Amino acid sequence: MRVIRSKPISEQVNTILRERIRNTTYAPGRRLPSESELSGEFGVSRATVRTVLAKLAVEGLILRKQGDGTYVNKRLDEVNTHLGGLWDFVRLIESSGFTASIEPLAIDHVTASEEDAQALGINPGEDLLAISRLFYANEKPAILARNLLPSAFCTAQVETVDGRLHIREMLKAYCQEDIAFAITDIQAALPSTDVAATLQHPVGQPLLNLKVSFYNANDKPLALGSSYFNDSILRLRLVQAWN
Amino acid sequence: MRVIRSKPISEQVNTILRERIRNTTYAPGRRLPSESELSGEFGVSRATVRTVLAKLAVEGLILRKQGDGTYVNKRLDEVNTHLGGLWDFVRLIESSGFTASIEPLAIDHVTASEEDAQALGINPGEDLLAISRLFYANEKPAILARNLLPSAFCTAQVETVDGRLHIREMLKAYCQEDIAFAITDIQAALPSTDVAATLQHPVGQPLLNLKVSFYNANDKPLALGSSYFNDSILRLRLVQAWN
DNA sequence: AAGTGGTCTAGACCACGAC
DNA sequence: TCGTGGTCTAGACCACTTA
Repeated sequence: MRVIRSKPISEQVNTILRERIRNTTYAPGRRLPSESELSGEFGVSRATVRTVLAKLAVEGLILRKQGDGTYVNKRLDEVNTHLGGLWDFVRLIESSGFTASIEPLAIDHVTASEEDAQALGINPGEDLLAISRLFYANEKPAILARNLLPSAFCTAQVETVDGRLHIREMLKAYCQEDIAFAITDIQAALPSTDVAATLQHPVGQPLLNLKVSFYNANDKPLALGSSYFNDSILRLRLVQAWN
Repeated sequence: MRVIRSKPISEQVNTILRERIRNTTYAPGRRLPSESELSGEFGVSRATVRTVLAKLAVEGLILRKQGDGTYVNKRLDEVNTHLGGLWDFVRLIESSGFTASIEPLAIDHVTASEEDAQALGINPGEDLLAISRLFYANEKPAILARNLLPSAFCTAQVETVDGRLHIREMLKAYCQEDIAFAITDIQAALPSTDVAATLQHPVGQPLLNLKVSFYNANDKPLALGSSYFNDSILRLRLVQAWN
């Protein structure tokens, strides 16, 4: 028998407040209850409420005004993500008002190029798992993503890989690794004919290309990613807040 | 006579720790003193130390490991920015290892287009201040930036505008406005001949284009920005951390 | 077992904005 | 003046890693 540890209080409060903002219990532009009121309602200390509100604030969900109060950001509908959500393509597509679906294209074994090996801290020629997938927004191809991870990290067989999983979940499930941070290179690129065809995008029109490296808490590279955004369908609009 | 208010303790601690990481007092990969040791050294509570460390952690400067310790990220040299620093082009250029300089190109009055007016919440035809500048990395043109702000917001004369100021400082100094959050649209674009010429970039090669709207805490649009990155010189490489 | 970071509390005082 | 959020403290206990 296993006791289900209750999640941290702050996480529960976080979830509740997010939900209230999402479902307009706290409507855009409205003022939230004060910190004292919230701490009273949830029966937690004010400090706990504050750590939660701080998180919502950096994501731009709420705006805090000293001496006045806390307000829901009116412009959330204009945005699809904040930086923390950059790699959750499904949520990004849905936040843009579309229905998201994932088509796993291929899960292959490839040998590491000089460049990949360098980035992953392994030797050239080592075996990599290459996971390609296409994300649709309302049935239209929106994002083409390819992840590379060293097969040596995986403890599970390729056949069992669920091509719809988020890369974070894959690394967790198949490699027992947690992503601690990521470094992203954002570029403009003219698509190859392959990429253009897959995204149903004119060859001469540039695309947004995100190249990312994922690392664990020991600075060990876990995986690489390269994604192309069809920005005739999907814009990358992110919100950022200060203080 | 004016009393100089001492800055918040946490800000001072923040500055000190950043400096120690920057000058490798805490070298990449090294373990930092524990929270208790730091709180002892600075004579502050552990909670205060923790709020500072949390900020450094979200920027990816340090990695925290429960039950173990806090470590300096080894890969800081690969990065030029994190999300909070996205619009400080000077720092971005310097973090990339170049010497930065700013050339103010023009400060004009223009009339708001339908689109600009919409974005700024004003009427089409109203007067805007258009500030164009070119950021150099080692004498090479790297970023072309143009900001638009309604003249009506400004209390100072155009002639007195310092074209080298950060947009945040401009809004503060000339409009008494603070930026609370920003919404950014990241796109790939083929440069116009003008833009290409200014950045000494081939016309057929795509550029990264960042379109940003700045807002105050009342959701009022303060200014617009549009920047083109010459990514043959300057890459946009950002770090992002979770937890 | 010892030491680390993670969570949480109950309180204090300050800075600021609205009334 | 009052209520808000901003800063800070001193302490408790938990979860986790390492030895």
